[in-house]
Amino acid sequence: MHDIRAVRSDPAGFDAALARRGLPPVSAELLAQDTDRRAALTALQEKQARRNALAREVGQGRRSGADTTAMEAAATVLRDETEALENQAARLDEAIRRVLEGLPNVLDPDVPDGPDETANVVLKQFGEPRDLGFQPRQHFELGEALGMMDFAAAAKIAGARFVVLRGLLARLERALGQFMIDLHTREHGYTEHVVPSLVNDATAYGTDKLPKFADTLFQTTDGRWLIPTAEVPLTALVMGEIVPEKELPMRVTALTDCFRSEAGAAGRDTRGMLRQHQFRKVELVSIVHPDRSVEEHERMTQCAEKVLTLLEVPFRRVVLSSGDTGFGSSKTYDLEAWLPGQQAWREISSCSNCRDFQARRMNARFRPADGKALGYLHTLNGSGVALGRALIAVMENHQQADGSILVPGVLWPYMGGIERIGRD
RNA sequence: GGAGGGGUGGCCGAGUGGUUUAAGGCACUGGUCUUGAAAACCAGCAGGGGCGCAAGUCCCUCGCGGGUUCGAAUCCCGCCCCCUCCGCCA
Repeated sequence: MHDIRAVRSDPAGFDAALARRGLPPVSAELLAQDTDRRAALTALQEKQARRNALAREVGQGRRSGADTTAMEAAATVLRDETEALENQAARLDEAIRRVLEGLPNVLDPDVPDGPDETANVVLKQFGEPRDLGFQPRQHFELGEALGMMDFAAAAKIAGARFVVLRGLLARLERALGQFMIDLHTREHGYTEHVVPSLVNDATAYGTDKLPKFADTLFQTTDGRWLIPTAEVPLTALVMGEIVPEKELPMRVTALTDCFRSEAGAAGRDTRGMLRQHQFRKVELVSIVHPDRSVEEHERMTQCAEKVLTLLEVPFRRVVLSSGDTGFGSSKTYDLEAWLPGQQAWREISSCSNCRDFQARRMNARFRPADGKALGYLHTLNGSGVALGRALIAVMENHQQADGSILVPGVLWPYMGGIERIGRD
């Protein structure tokens, strides 16, 4: 959500920022409405002041026994006029808000311009895809051959885009989650949380999922929303709060189920468990002082990278182009893991700096230590990382010629010492 | 789900139609005093917005939204949340 004052102080710059997102200019129209709104407000407040004064006089008059009939009649007229101006101001306010809340975040200067994901820029590669010495198989081939990954059962129970994991693959997914949570809490300073998987409108709005992306979410019959990521409840922890500066940065994490309707992804990644309606994910959220979000973005991304490094999965860091950067983000790094079965780099983590975009929507502020005016917090979120996709990456990168999978050493403690997943 | 009670500033708490511009206290900040500290005393201390170069001034907000009234923290209606008891339940 943008501040109308940002439009007022630099209309050309505001429109230029929109142009990077491929959007038409809006500042002229917004400023006209803003001028009208403020004129209405000024007129309204003048009438309110007179109404208040008159009401006070009536009160004094009544107590002293004077006849207040004429004053009361005047006050009634004033009240009706006030009401009309109130409606006018509210209408204009609403119109401006509707436009502003539909506009995406301003992009960081570092973000490369381009129409879509083809313009993303690979910044760094970690590890090399290994020559396995045989024809690598895709995760679902491996999983189904092991009898531990069952899409037919999931389809029967729930429908397409779900999976049933069984036995050691189920345990491997659980191990991945435990490992990641432990890593981020013990070594990266994040505090573990258990949070609601259903959230209300205000929470979904504050994290910029509503009103624009309602069709990508599942809604419950009582009007709540299933979270598409723990970013939503974790970030909303500061909704409406004024956080003392000394409590910053706040670093919070949670392992949750995530639910996505995947509307608009029909036909994409239909095989396997790459794109599901439900998956689990360890999410990292940082709430920081506005001066600190750029460095926190780097730090958070490194926390996610550490996971893949320890899992011995080759990956690369990509900065998303202007056309691929999400609505609420000013800059996003994706981590793409190498999938030998697909012979492709696929997104496994996404770390975004939302700056004050979400904080404005949810009115999340901090109180500066020096006693100066309140400011909006900066919020960042990143996957640290998605369990389903991590499972895929581990399976495909550590597969053996006989279809078994070697468990990365870092997971052995979480697997009860099991080092290899095979049919036997 | 049913019955009852409640929601006032960072916290406690007064306030059932008009000097309440929300009393008082605690906490916090600054000052006086003191060798220093404590105590005492003095002062400050919510958020948002309009107008204004500024000083300042006015408006809105007592969980949220409507309504009654010249005037609402206070009365009425709806909703949300918390507490107690009952019912159901992992």
